[in-house]
Parts: sequence; structure tokens; C-alpha cells
Amino acid sequence: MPKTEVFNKELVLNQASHVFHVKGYNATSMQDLVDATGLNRSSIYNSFGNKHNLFLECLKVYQSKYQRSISNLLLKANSPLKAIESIFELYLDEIVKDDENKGCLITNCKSEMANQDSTIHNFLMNNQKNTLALFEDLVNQGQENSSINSHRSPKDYALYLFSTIQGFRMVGILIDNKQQLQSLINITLQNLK
Amino acid sequence: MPKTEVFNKELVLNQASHVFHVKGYNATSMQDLVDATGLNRSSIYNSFGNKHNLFLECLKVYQSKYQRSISNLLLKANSPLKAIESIFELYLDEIVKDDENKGCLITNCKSEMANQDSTIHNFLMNNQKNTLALFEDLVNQGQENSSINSHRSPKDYALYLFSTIQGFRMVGILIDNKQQLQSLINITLQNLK
DNA sequence: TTAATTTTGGAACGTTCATTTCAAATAAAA
DNA sequence: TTTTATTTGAAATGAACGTTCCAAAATTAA
Repeated sequence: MPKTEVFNKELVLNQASHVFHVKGYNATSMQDLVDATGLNRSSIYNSFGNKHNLFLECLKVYQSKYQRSISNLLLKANSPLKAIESIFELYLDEIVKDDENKGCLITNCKSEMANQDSTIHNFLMNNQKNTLALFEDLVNQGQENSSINSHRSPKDYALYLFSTIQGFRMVGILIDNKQQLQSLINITLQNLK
Repeated sequence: MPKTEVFNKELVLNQASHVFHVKGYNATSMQDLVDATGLNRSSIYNSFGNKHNLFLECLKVYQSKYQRSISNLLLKANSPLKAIESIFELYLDEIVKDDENKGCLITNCKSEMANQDSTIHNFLMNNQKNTLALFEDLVNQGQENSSINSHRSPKDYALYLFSTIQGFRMVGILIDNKQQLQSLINITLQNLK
């Protein structure tokens, strides 16, 4: 009996994510999303409820993409320190390739909404917890095989890496010179060696 | 002949800045600004032209405040490295004191508008240029008196400091534990020693 | 082919947006 | 006190906002 959903939900989420990424949440209108997805207003509301919920789904897709990319990197990396390096290189690539200077969707969202919206706040806290846990694990392993020094605890280094990555993403909005950014990564990671 | 301006422009700018700081540019309405300043709508338009221009004036006030604070710190500091440390401590104080978790107005603005608004873009590029120049000077002096190592050029270290500060400001939105943040500063600056 | 169900198109909802308008109030100068 | 210039209050502007509504179109099961 049913007429099944005809549009590609993943594609639509990517299209919506792109608008949110370029303009931010508040500057993005439903009309922008209608234009970007080619969907009808009603279809968007049928499928995603409202703008806020659509944004949340976009955030989750964005987060998952990075989680997948990073998981792949971890498999390839032959040391915890190399793994951390390759995560920074991943962001470096993003920055250099992005000719719209959008920065990081999650970092931008944090800056725009973390102190205003409790649902977003929770999402970001969870994202932070996971990222810190990932780095803590990597630093811990790196210290065990001596590729990372033990001057500081894995927890402390994890926060350092989490913080520097956000700085890196912010810097990347106005600077996309690869050499400068590479030097920045090198200095940042020098600390761990 | 004239009826002179009766309100305190500096106070009004501080009040408006606070709203922009809490809510961001796009989420701040003129009504919010009317409520926060106690001024009439017309008075705001008479005095500041429009929302965008008022925001720009707020940014400039915010920037000047930090420039003044930092100038004072530089006078007191008895070494370039100590000066850099005290700048980080200044931001640490801000973060810990700020119970609204607003982050940095300029960093937030960069994340929200840098890729969308050329006037803002120019302001931010200028702010970046000045900040990098300040750090470059300090690092240069520090390397000359050997309180800062010479593994990297002053330019490279300046970008590192600029970047880590933005990361620090972003982290401060969700984390305001002083010990954690102090450790983060210590690790960040360890690199220069 | 008919019946059942969902998606679509597009208009319409009421609200809020940034900005303008203009007469009344105000205050200093003449 | 009158003149001149500015600020103020409050309403009004038209556009844009997120969201809802519903008949028409579409699709599949019966």
C-alpha cells in the first residue's frame, strides 16, 4: 500500500549539512534548505520534523563521517603518535581543500549554540567525551611504546590535543597556506615527542 | 542650539556587546538590543546606523579592551615568556569567571561570519595580523634573552600561540575547571621553553 | 482497476525580523 | 521666551521567518 520515500536521505542530509556548514544554524533559513535539497518544504518537515532536528541529524552525520575517517587512519597508522599525526593531517587536508573556509561544523556549532541550546550542549559534551577518550587511549599507548613522552598524563595530553585541534580548525578559517599549517602541526606535536 | 546626546555611549556599547556575546550576531534581534540598552529603537539607529554597524563597534570595543589589558600585562611582565604566560592567564581568568560560557566574542564572530561577511572578514584579518605581530615580537625578544628556545622562527611560534589561544577559548566554552585549563596552558607553553 | 496510503506542491499561518517614519518631547542657544 | 536642532516614543513598513495545512499527485497492495 505505501508509497515509499523516494528521495535519498543521505544525500539530502549532505546537502543540508553543507548549507548549515557554510552559513551556520541561525543564518540558515528553511528556504535555503528547500533550495539546497530540492525537496518540498513539507517533505522536509515530514522527514525531519523541524529545522532544529534536521540540524541535529546533520551534526550526527558529520560526526560519523569523521569517526569513520579516523577509524580508517588508526588501522593504517603503525604507531599511536603516527595515528595522532595522521588525524591532524586529515584536518589539514580538509582546510586546504575547503575553498569556502567553513571551518569545522561542530566547532562552529559549539561557538554559536553551546551556551544557548541544551540539546546541542549535550551533543557537544558527548562529542568531547569521545574525542578525549580517543586521544587518551592513543597517548597512553604512545607512552607505553615510548613514542610519546611521559611528562604529562594521557588525560592532560588528550585535552591539549583536543584544544589544539579546535584552534587549528579556527585558524584554518582565515589561513589556508599549507606550509604554515604544517609547521603549526609540527610544533603542536613536537610537545609529545 | 543642539540637544546633545544624553546616553552613555560606552555603557550602551558594553550592554550591546554582552547580548551579542551571549547570543551571537544572527540570534540577536534589535528587540534584544533595545531591551538590553534601554534605548529606543530610533536612538540606536540614529547613533549606530544599523545592527551590523553596531556589532562592528562592539567588536572594536571588545578588541580595544583586550589590547589595553595586554598592554598593561606587558608593562608588568619581567620577561617575554612571562608576558606570554600572563596573556594566557588573562584568558584563563576570563573563562573561569564567565558563568555564561560565552567564549571569545571575536572567535565566535570568526566562526559565525568570517566566510560570509567581507567587512567582518577584514576586521578579523586585521585582528589576526596584529595578534601575530605581537606574539612574533615577544617570541623574538624571548629568543634573544634565551627564555624561549630557537627551534622555530618567531613567525612560526606566533602562529602556534595564536592558534592555541583560539583552541583555549573554544575549550573554555564547555570546560571551566581551572586545574585542567592551567595544565593545558602549561603544556602549551612548555613547547617554547 | 480500485482502494489505501504517502508524498508533493504551494499557498497560507501568525510571528518576528531589521528598518523607517514622524509627531511630540526635550534641551540648549539666541 | 523663542528658535533651532536632536532625541524619543510608538506605530507602521514590508519582507522573511519557521511551521502548518490540504487538496492533488503518486504509488503500491488488493
